[in-house]
Amino acid sequence: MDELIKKINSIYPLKPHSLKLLLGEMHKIALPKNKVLVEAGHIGRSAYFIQKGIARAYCEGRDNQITFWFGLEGDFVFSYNSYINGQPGYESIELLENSTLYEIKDEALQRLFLENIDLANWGRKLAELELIKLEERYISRLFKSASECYAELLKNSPNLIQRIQLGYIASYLGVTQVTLSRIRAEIK
Amino acid sequence: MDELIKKINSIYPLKPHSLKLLLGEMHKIALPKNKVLVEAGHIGRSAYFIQKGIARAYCEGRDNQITFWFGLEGDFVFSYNSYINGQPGYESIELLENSTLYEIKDEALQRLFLENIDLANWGRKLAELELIKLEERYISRLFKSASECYAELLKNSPNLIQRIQLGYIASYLGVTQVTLSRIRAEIK
DNA sequence: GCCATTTTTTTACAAATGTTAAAAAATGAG
DNA sequence: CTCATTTTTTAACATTTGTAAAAAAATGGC
Repeated sequence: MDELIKKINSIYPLKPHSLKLLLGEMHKIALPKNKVLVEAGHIGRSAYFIQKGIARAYCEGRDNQITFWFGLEGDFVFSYNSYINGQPGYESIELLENSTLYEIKDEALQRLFLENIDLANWGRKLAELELIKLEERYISRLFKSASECYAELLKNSPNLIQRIQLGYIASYLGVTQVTLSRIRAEIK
Repeated sequence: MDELIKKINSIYPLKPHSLKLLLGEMHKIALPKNKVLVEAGHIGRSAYFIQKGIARAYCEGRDNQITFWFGLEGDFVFSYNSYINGQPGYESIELLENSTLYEIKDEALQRLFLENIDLANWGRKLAELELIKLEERYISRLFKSASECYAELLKNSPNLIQRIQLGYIASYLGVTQVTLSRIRAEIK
């Protein structure tokens, strides 16, 4: 609970009353490895906060899956397309470990945004911060080779590489698993 | 002015009073080709709406520039990093044509967000929609070859390719200009 | 601990992209 | 229109990455 509150306030500091409103809608749940939180083609009706565990978001290609996001402890999870447009998303999100999450129904969240200006600005800040993170990742990929991206990942999120199988990481980096193996062989 | 109002309301429909507050802070300006709206390393103090013209956002590499965004008529322009964190951004934004813009001071925008819940939700929606657009672009790049991305650009924004020099488009697609030339030669 | 299954690495060859340099085409100022 | 400059295309070769298949290593259930 403490981690959740700290995270919420780090996005945008909330007045105690607003924080209470938000926390009142968040419920702790435990879900097993491989559980699909959001399924492509369906509307995601909840957002989540990861207290313990890992999630990955991916899209189905013709003959492959492409992972484009990992969520770790302290991250929020939502199907952007569902969350934002209320439409079926193109991505699926699944848990890669047995996990503990806080869930909030999308409906409740949207209602809070319309009722409380403090929370509306919190929601704005949340989207803005996600936007920056994604933009940095996007630009980073334009500048750097797969090899440099891997080195960076190894430096910034070493536990991510230990906890997630390399096939997923390869597609996250935009290369095949064979190429990632070659990169790893070079570094050693 | 009409385009601006239409665009604003398409993001999130505002009450007349809120719309008036927002428009009251936006001022029409004409700026020449090559004008730098935002300079890397500086804090961007304004956001813009493009009524007529083109802008591009880019980062400086060691020995090259990488363009990662184009703005056309109807787009909003801001240095995310400045806009969101109030810190110097890593990107520059410049005009590629003589342009007509509406400018709003960042300071005014932030004040409106804190005062008016309608506008706070508008700002939230704006960030969310930008987030989705970027995510779609990000995923698209993971799935598609440079050749497919170019074909898509040609289909969705043909005037963009006519108005912008190919070197910028090549870096936007994440390839060298030589590769883009090869792609274009194949398609013909 | 053992075996079946999954994941990762390695290999050989094919395809795509980068690099450098030069030629061709387009643009813009006078 | 002409000339200098910029932009785009083409060429030859080097490097990187992909593909397919097999080997090696790791994992998980019993």
